[in-house]
Amino acid sequence: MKPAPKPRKKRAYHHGDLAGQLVAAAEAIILERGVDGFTLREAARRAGVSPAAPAHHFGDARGLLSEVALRGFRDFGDALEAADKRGGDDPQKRLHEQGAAYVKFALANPARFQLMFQHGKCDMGYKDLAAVGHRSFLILEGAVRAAYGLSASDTLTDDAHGFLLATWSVVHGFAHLALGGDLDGGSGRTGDVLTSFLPRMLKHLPPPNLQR
Amino acid sequence: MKPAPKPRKKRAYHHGDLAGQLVAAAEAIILERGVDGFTLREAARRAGVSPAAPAHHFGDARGLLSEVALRGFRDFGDALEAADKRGGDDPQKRLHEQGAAYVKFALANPARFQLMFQHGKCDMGYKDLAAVGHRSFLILEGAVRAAYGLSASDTLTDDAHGFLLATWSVVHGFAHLALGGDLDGGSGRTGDVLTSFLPRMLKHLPPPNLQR
DNA sequence: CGTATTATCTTAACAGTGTCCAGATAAGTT
DNA sequence: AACTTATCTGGACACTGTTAAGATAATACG
Repeated sequence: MKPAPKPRKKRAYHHGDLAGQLVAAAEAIILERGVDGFTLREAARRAGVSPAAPAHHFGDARGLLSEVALRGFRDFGDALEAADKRGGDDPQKRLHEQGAAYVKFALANPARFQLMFQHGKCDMGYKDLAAVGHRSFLILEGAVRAAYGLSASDTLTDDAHGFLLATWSVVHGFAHLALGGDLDGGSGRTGDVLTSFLPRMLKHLPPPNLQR
Repeated sequence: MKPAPKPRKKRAYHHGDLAGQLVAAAEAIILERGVDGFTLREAARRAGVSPAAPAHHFGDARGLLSEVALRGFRDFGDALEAADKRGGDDPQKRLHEQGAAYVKFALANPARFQLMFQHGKCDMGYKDLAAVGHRSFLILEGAVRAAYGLSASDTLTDDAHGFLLATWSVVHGFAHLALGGDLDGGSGRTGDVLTSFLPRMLKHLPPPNLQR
């Protein structure tokens, strides 16, 4: 998009690294005040610039949030990939590790996670946001393929696809409910979500129907 | 709070039924522009009153949205209850019907569903919003108890609790992902979410571990 | 019936927001 | 040194939620 005559260092103009500091400020704000509590002016304020300055780097308020989401998806994908490797060559273990990592990421990065999966706040057309988001999905799909003995080029069977959907849904739903605080209030139970509820739930991950 | 000398008809003052029309307007707005696109002034505009008028009925913008969420949870609970009854005395069928109804409600009422489960937009202390929301959970819990042969007074076993969490998570996660449009883009597949993906996913509802 | 009270709504205002515009400034390029 | 481009400021506009003070209409009460 930008002409960018030569790909030199993109920083150290007037401010130093405004883009970077704006992203950091935005992440801090959504963590403190929630995704809805974010304002572009506050981010500019924290970076020590005028309200119009961010426009030159991210164009829009949605642009800045999209950048935050993009970085979030990068870390998210990395976490899933690490968990997948941790599972070795046991497909069930790979899925289990990924599921745990999925939820743990959400609880460790509540604001970013909500931003990433709360559509309307960020623009999926921003840079390669869609692609980076898709990457996370592919990691999960890889483990499902392994569970069903399918190669990367095989088309998913309907059953494998249903299993993929269910597995994704259960970890995503659990993460979403945990972040909303719906889990504690739901049953009369008390207990830490991560150490108590999560392993208990993971025992009920949907099983693949391998008999066919 | 209000003295309310006699519980007569509460409507037909100046406007007729402002409270009702404001709720209707709010529901229309979040449907058209998303939950974040809602503004109190726009709701007032559609109801034909000044921006300050809603304050007397709902106090706050969050108050109006809370009322919308409240009504949403009522309908949601009704839908789950009807599905539960449709399952007869077969616990598995009750769960299956509830799961389908859960997702169908979300897809049929996208804006309301997002509002209901997107915390921060509405105040859980509003009227009996928390209680009405809790009711939906209890309906699901009832079917789980039946699946495990537990009476209403029995405490849930850890396994039953895990199963409850997983079942709730999978339908909730599926609904959330479907609303975000993440499902179609996810795999390379095309197909209607409701008629194709949903039944396929429901075959992989987590199974209760009844051997014990 | 007439008056007082209460509920309802309006007008006006304030602080805060996103975004655009015309400039100013500094860095890089030629 | 002159020019171009990237970066940022200051000011402005339309919009937002919320509040305060006042107007109006429905009800309650004598």
